[in-house]
Amino acid sequence: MDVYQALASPVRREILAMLRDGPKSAGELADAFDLSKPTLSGHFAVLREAGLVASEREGAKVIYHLNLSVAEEALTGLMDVLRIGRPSGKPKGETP
Amino acid sequence: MDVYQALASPVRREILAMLRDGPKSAGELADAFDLSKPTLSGHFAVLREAGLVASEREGAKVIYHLNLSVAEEALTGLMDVLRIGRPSGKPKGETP
DNA sequence: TCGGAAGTTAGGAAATTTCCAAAATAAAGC
DNA sequence: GCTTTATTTTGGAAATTTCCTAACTTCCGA
Repeated sequence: MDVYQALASPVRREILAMLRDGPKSAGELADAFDLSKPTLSGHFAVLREAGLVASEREGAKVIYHLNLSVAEEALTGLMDVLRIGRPSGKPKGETP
Repeated sequence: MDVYQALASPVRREILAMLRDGPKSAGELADAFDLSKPTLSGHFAVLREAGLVASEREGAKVIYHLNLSVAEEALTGLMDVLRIGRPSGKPKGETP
């Protein structure tokens, strides 16, 4: 699943929004939704495949955290498509 | 179809990219893809429903053009989710 | 070592998306 | 009016997405 597809689901965008404030465990994230844990686990997998989040095992828990650089790249790609301003950050091989 | 879902398809993103350079007719756009015209017409409908493009009849042709303000709003929404910089433009009820 | 807590995997149903060919609509020109 | 050009609508097949329950794995503490 590519990054734009990953961003298309409201549930996954909400997960990302929750991770803005710092890493959270799978269960902590899952509790915020009215969906089963396997369903959420699936959404985590999509975000991980897209590179938008990374996970680490910490004891019995699995901690997810945002991967800002990939997220920023996706946004930059969309901005290029629409030719509107870039997010603050390094430009990428373009003559300004 | 919502705006993020509309942006999830590579075909539709390419259509938007083509429209950056100015309005184009349905046929002109369709010719750029290796897909049938009805398929492209479907993609146009999705983009129109999402508000990302608008269309006007001009004689026998239908001209599509980008709706930058809606596109910008979508981008801003994603930036809020990820808490990274905004595209240049008016802020939206936020204390800077 | 056994039991519980935290997550993921497996299997499958329902809904949505993506695409096409055929038919229908719209406008222009003869 | 009839034909041609431009585009959309219809109907349907194949693929993908979203969600669930049940079963499994992993880790920790008693």
